[in-house]
Amino acid sequence: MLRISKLSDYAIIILGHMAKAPSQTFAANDLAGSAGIGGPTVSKVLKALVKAHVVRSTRGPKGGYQLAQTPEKTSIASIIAALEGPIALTECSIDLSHCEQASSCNVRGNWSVINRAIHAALEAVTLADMAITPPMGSDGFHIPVKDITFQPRRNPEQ
Amino acid sequence: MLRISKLSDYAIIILGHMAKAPSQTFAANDLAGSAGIGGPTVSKVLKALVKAHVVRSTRGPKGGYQLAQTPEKTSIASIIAALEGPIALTECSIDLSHCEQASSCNVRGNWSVINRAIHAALEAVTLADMAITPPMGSDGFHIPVKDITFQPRRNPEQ
DNA sequence: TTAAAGAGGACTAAAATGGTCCCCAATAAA
DNA sequence: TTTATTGGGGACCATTTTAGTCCTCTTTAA
Ligand code: SF4
Ligand code: SF4
Repeated sequence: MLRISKLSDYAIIILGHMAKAPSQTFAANDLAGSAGIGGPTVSKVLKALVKAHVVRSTRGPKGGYQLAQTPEKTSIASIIAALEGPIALTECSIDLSHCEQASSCNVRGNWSVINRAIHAALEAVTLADMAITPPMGSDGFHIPVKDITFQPRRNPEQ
Repeated sequence: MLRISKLSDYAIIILGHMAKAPSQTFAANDLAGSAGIGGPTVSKVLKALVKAHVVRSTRGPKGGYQLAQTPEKTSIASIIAALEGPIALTECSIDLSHCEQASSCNVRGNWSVINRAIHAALEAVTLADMAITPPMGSDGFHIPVKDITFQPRRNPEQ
C-alpha cells in the first residue's frame, strides 16, 4: 500500500498541534493528551524528531519541545525522513550493495527519476499546509489549499 | 524508508524483461532465470499481476505470460498497486474507519494533496521508461530520460 | 492420454513495527 | 542543596507484515 509508518503519521499529527503555536514549548505528555496517542509513543516520536533537528528540546521543569523552524519551513519530507530514514523507494537508492539483484538488475538507474519525484512532492508540502483546517467542501471533503502539478518532460537539458 | 515491497520491485524487474518483447509469451520459469529470482516467487508476482490485468496468462503447454498493454501504457503506479493495493500513504486515504485517531486528527484532509501528488508521479513513469537502458553518465550514473517537475500552487480554482 | 504450463491458496520463517518500560541526565524552583 | 519535573537513550517484547515455498487443481497443446 506504500504506506508511511504509524509513527510518521503520529509525528505529523503532533507537529500539527505544535504548529498552532510555533514558538511555544510543549511537554510530551500534554501533546499526548491533545493528540490522543499514548504518552510513551509520543515521547518516542519526539525523540526521533529531535535527532533530526525538526524540533528542539529543553530538559527540566517547564521544559519540553518546540519547533526548530517555522511551520512553513518544515517539510513533510523532513518529518518522514526523521522517523524512517532517507526517502527512497528501493534498496539501491540508499546503498547499492544492499541489493542482491543489483548486478542483474536493468531498471536500477531509472528509479532515481521516481525517487526524486516522490521526494520533491513531499518536500513541496509543509507543516503549515497540513496544520490548517481548510474549508469543508459540499461533499464532506476538505478543499486542498495547495495543488501540485506534474510536467513530465523527456531528455532534460541538464 | 518509505520503501516499496520487494515483490513490487521484482514485478518491475520481471516486466522490464517482458517489455523488451512486448507481444511475446514468457513462461514464469524462463523469467525467473533471466531475472535471477526464485521460481515460486516469480510465479507469485505474476499471479498478482494477472489479477490486476497488468499481464495476461495462457495455460497449458506453450502457455505463459504476456503484457496486457504496451509498455508505454503500463504505469509504475498500476504495477505497484497490483502488488500492494491502492497507493495511499495513510490509513485514512483508503478507509477512514480503519484509523482510531480519525476523530481527533486535524491533518486528515490535507493528506489527499500528497497522495495525489505521489500517485501522479508514479503514474507519469511507465514501464517503457524503466525498461530502457539510458546512456551512462560520466559519474557512473545513468542519465534519466524523463524528468518530472512540480508546480505547487495555492488555491486552485477547481 | 500425457505433459506443460498457470491458479489458488495454505503454510512458515524471518523481519519490521509499534508500543512499553526502565534508568540516567539536566535543570528550575523550593 | 534538595527535590521534582522534564527529556535522552536504549532495551525489550508482542504483534503484524513480508517473503518465500509448496501442494493440489485446472487448462490445454501435442
Ligand atoms: S538494484 Fe534493482 S532489484 Fe535492487 S533495489 Fe535497485 S531496482 Fe530493485
Ligand atoms: S485520519 Fe489522521 S491519524 Fe488517521 S490515518 Fe489519516 S492522517 Fe493518520
